[in-house]
Amino acid sequence: MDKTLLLQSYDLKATPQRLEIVGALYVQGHLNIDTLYSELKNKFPSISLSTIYKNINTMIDKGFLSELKIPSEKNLYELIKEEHSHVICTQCKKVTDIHLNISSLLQEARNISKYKFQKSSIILNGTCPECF
Amino acid sequence: MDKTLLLQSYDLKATPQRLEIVGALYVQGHLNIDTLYSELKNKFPSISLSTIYKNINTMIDKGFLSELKIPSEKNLYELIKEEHSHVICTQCKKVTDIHLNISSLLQEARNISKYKFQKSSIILNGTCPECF
DNA sequence: CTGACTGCAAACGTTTTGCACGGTA
DNA sequence: TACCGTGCAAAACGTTTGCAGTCAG
Repeated sequence: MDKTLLLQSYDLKATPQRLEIVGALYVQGHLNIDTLYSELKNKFPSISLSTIYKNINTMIDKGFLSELKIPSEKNLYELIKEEHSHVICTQCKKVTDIHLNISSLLQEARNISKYKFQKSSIILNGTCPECF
Repeated sequence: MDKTLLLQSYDLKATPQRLEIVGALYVQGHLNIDTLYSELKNKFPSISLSTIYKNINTMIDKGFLSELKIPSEKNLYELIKEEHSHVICTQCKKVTDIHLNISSLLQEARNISKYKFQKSSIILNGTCPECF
């Protein structure tokens, strides 16, 4: 993935801090502010939390980052790729992407509610194989 | 619904404030803190926000209230009844309950992930018939 | 070279806490 | 009556803002 190109394609300057944010999210999938902050601290000891917040917000505004709100957990941030759902282990709190076919679910919801659906946020809570 | 009995069955004293909180949630479905606060202000002009927070938290701990986190909206609170999903209108922000059959979705998720699922949180975003 | 970005400090809004008083069981 | 719950004020927390200096394009 060309991080510089990604940023520039959204009219954002490819600063070292932003490259690192995008890189961390690309490699690790979902990160909360604190984790992101400590990751970045390693490379830029003088980075400030507000830089991270500002960048996350602009990336969300630009439309290539999304915020994931999880009941009783801190918000996570992830680069937007294809639509997908999330599973969370109740024990170890690990968050994983899962690609579910939700077309029949949406169909059913459309029949019942008469809404026109644009987006869905599906989070499944369970116990992962390692935590059984 | 006997609000006093509900509270007592969870070892909580049936104070007027709590009865009103439960009543408001029972009638209105989902409420955020601010709405709850202004509702209660009518009946108890001297009620404090912290009373509401404390009560909501204890009710969540006791297990008969749940917190609904919606992307870019304030958290909503609802009494726990049968498992259900939520649809939110992108335009008017109205939140409605919907009962979807998610057994095949869970089945699929179980096959893919090997998780044992206990809970699901499904939020569908769309446009409601009135907002077309 | 210039506008966009960073880092600091301060401000802000929301939620939690400590404590004295009051009310439920 | 004993303890739990309330309301107030203050503290804590997460996030945003303003600003001066810096850097990418």
